[in-house]
Amino acid sequence: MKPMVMHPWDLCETDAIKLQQQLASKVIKQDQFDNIIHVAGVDVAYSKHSNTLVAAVVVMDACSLQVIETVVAEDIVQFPYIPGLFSFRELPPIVKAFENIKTTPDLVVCDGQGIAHPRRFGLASHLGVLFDIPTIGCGKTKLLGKAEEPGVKRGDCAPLLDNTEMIGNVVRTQDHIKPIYVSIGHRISLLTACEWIVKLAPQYRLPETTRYADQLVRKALATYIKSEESGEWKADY
DNA sequence: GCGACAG
DNA sequence: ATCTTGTCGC
Repeated sequence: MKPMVMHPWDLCETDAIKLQQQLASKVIKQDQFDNIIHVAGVDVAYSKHSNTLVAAVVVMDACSLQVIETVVAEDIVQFPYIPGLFSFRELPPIVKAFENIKTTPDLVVCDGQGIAHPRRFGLASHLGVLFDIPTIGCGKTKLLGKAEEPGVKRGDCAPLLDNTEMIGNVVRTQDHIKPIYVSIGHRISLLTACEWIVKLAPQYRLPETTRYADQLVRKALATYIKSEESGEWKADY
């Protein structure tokens, strides 16, 4: 699939912030989709030795959760890690991977915040707007906001507040396990986003830190191998 | 001023 | 992220 919106990535910090402010107005915070048949998980791993980022996208059937397709892409690191500008570091390889997807997902779970962000434009929202696809922001720690501790049962949640504005939910995906920070990415409501996360989480026996997308990516990387000749990632089967 | 700060 | 100390909260 191809991005609906294109913009340069080699921006200075100031321009990157300006771009976020412009694109943030495009984020749709309500459910805008038909049947969700295919769900995708996406995450990025950092290769210290080669100074590259490896992105993996796993597309699966939303009902059976059977993996339908996995795509992996690698890119040289070209943006430092700056809180609030995370997407400029991790999206390039993710976009590259999405361009090679054959099965367009109806919903994408991202390892990173959505609108729970200083300018309401975290990685999940950024990805959602670029491809105009429903996305959910999903982080193991918060970037912004305050919240009470949610109940100890799976599905319990507490509002994440930036002053008086609700920007997400702290969601318990497993009994007594550390909760995760869920926020709107694009074209989905917070309520629906949390329902999907709670529904999907148990299927992957999330680790205590609960990185949903990360689980999917580890699965993807396990079946992929980097070709010595082409330098591209290919399925190991 | 000091601390906090997705991965 | 990754590494690592200490055991705790404003």
